[in-house]
Amino acid sequence: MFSKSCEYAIKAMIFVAQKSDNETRIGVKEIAKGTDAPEHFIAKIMQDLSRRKLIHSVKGPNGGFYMDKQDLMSSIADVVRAIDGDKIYSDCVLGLKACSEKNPCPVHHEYKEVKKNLIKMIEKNTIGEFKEKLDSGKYFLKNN
Amino acid sequence: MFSKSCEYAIKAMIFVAQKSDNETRIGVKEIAKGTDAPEHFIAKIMQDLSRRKLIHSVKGPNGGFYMDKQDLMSSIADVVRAIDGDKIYSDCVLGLKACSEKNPCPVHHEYKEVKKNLIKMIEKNTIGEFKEKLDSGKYFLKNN
DNA sequence: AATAGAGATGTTTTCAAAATCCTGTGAATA
DNA sequence: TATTCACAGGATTTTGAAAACATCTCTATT
Repeated sequence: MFSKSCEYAIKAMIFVAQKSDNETRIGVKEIAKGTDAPEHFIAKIMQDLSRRKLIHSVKGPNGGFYMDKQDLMSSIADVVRAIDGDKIYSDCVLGLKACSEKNPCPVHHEYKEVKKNLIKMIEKNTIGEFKEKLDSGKYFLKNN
Repeated sequence: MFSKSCEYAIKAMIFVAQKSDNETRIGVKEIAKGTDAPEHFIAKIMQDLSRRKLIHSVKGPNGGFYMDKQDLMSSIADVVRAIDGDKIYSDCVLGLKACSEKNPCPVHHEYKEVKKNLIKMIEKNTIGEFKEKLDSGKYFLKNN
């Protein structure tokens, strides 16, 4: 569905949202631990997210990543687009390059409905909302 | 979404369904051409499908693959399970191994609905139905 | 100005999926 | 019964994403 990078990106966004409440910055090491991601790998992803303006970063001592009110309003879809591009929106389930509305593969129209659902779900939910879910204690990000 | 192998498998099933009308057997080469797949690779996939009883095969001269009435009733889901296992049914969108109904990740419940849709779609449609779509001339399998 | 913490960036290594290769086995036909 | 056609299936190579590594740059603090 999403690439590994993208999975990490989503997890990291939610993690930072949850931890960076009072202007606190979160370092790469902590993010890596909190999301069960390899440190160097997540570092790269954080840089991507920062470059794409989905998250703020501060260099130097006491630096790290944090999210402001605006950042919290990013949707999962924003993160997916930043990392995976719009593959999700355009790709054919059977991997056919020529598949389109005008030249549909046999499953095209069936899949369109599924895709519509998927997109609605990732567009609708904001990172801030997921942060609140985590805060409630009923949801988890850890791998074990 | 699906693995490359699985994409080929679905295409191959639909292709053979369409071509093997009158007890005609379809050879690996023809399947490879018809689905834009590497010959040796699709050969292996066909063997998997045959072993899983989703398709019939005949060795020797004038041999090849074909589908009977029963085979035409296989769903896309049957093919997916044969090749990719039940990853689609069980995997977490965020790749969390521990994610479950009791220990949900923040997007678990949202995604569940999308997944339900996807599964309904691949369970509902049979290979035979896709064959008919192709026969109508309004749908295509080719890559260009 | 020096230092040290922390992100940014580029390169290399690792590993699993994908693709290829090669040999084996069964069936049909002459 | 010998030969050839075509699937079966193991072994091997290739490829590309993921992970690890090393280096550079920036900024706060003293």
